[in-house]
Amino acid sequence: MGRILRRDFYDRETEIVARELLGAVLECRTHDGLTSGVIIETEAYIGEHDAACHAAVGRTLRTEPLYGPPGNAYVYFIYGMHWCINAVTRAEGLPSAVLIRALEPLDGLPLMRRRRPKARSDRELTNGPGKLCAALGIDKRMNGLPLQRHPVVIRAGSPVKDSDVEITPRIGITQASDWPLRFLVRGNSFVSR
DNA sequence: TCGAAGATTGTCT
DNA sequence: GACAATCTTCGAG
Repeated sequence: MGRILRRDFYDRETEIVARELLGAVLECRTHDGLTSGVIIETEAYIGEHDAACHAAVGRTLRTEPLYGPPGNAYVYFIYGMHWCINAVTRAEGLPSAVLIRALEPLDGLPLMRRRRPKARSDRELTNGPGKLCAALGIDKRMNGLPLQRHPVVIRAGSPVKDSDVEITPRIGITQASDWPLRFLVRGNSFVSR
């Protein structure tokens, strides 16, 4: 089992963190049990000048975690039914984060299948930001919590080679949608879309 | 107090 | 591929 990534891991350029989070393990422990998966797709959202970043509207109740210390979780509710989890990056005052878009399931598959009855294959368990939160049991309770202790932690995994990293524009957004800030593991079948 | 939009998903054609 | 579901958040009135 890999060691938990410390706060200074997140206190760097957001693109670097998004890149290096590939291959790391997201783990969630609730009263139902433990679930985890390897991070294979991320997106960087960088500061108030990034129109697609939630912080573009400034500091509000919702975006408050983005202004907190790096290494915390930012969990938000979208489209009236889905949760998405981000890892807050950079130093305090620079609101940026990395959205975790897809996982390759590792531990707790039976529990994930129970939480995602709509999934018709294990691939559909965690191949999207809303799906992986449902599979791991992540919701508002985890918003603003540090990622260095349970319920939610991120551990070091097997590093992904540069030649295996693919960079594309972010998807699912309408603002600044042409910036190449999406990072994914080439050839991994668990990526979203 | 009200209205509009949204970092998605699942279903139907 | 198109579109509905569903509700929180925020800014305007």
